[in-house]
Amino acid sequence: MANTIATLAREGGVGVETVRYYQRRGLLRTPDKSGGSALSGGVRRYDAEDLRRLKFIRAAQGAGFTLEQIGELLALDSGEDRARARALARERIMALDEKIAELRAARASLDKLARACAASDTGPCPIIAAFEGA
Amino acid sequence: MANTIATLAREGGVGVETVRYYQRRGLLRTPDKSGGSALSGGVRRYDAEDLRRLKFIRAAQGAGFTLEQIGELLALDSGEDRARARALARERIMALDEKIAELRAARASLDKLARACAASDTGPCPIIAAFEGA
DNA sequence: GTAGGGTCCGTACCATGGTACGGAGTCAAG
DNA sequence: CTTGACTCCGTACCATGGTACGGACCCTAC
Repeated sequence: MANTIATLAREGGVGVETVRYYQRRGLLRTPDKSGGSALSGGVRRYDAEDLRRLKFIRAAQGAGFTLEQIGELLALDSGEDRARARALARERIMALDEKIAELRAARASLDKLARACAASDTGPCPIIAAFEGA
Repeated sequence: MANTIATLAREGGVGVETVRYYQRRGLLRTPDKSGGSALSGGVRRYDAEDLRRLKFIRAAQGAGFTLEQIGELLALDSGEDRARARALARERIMALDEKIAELRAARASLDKLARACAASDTGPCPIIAAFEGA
């Protein structure tokens, strides 16, 4: 019984190769092979805990953590170090704020240019011109 | 006279290797070599127009365009196709809006978790727990 | 005329997060 | 007991935007 890698991947919403990639990155364990005759091994089986970890990875990715940071979060998992978890979260929030501000600024200037470009059909295109003078 | 690649790079705020990379990408021209004796060529020299284009690239990058999109913008440069420039700008604005919304959502949920984690020191860490259940 | 620094060019490598390939082994159903 | 699907594993490759290396060449100043 228990799931093979394809089942785990499907239930986690990723491809088989992605699961294997996470294993190489140390984010998921590589369970022992079951079946087979001692020498030639069988197939690796995965359980609910593996799926839980896989979903954890996807959820944390959704919050913008890198795989490396997720590795640290996983190490914290079932751990007591709430202060460290909070620090990682705060760190991530600040990085997000920075990135959001950056994108908003880019959006605003681009929007201004697009409006100017749409408003007049004479002279050089303001969008191009803006980059020229920068 | 005229600048060598190192001068161009410095004035454009990038490294020499980056200029060469942009040339390989077709974003900057590779001027003919001057000096040298016909067979063995000399050194490439860059002018104000090259610097202008380099600065254009950096400015457009700041607005979040990829190098491929910048290539298209450069092709539009000195061109008449304002409609295309506007389309590219609008496209970019929509992509920025999407990304901003995504990051804001991540930020909000992470902030909520961090507050919950800070508010109580008992039970499992809410940050970890949230990813668990996702 | 020679020492040094800069340039040229191909090529390889970096991080990030995967995706693809191919051959051998294994497993389950018919 | 064979066939077809799946697994295992190493390795190579993808995009993106560069960065680094090394030998040969060139150019300038002393």
